Amino acid sequence: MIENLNAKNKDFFELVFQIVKLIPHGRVTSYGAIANYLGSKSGARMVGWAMNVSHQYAGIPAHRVVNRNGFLSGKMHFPTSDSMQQALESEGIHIENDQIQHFSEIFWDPSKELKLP
DNA sequence: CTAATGACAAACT
DNA sequence: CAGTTTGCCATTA
Repeated sequence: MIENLNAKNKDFFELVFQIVKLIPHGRVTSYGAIANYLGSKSGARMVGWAMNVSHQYAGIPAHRVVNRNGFLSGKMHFPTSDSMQQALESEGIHIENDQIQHFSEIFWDPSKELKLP
């Protein structure tokens, strides 16, 4: 079903997807962190938009991507509201009131962890 | 082509 | 310090 996507957009998606796929088990990241790793050019909203289309791609752990507040802002876009939280808890991440606990501790910043030499 | 929207974030009041 | 406003960039109407 990938026909409306132009080459230029696909490149942006793959770049975001690669980062999301590289998120370690039990870790999470934010849209801004990914945008920052891309050079803060696209903007955090574009990362969220990439996640929106990620549903048509397999192997994209979009549940590991949340906003900077640690809230599961995108849970509503999952098949079920509990799908995202359940997936995160399955990795040992504690969630309460749709918010990730100890977000600062499990936060995975590609700009630092995945930092290029 | 202009206007509005969005799984966000930073700046301003 | 908390609430409000603007900026980002692409898609949709």
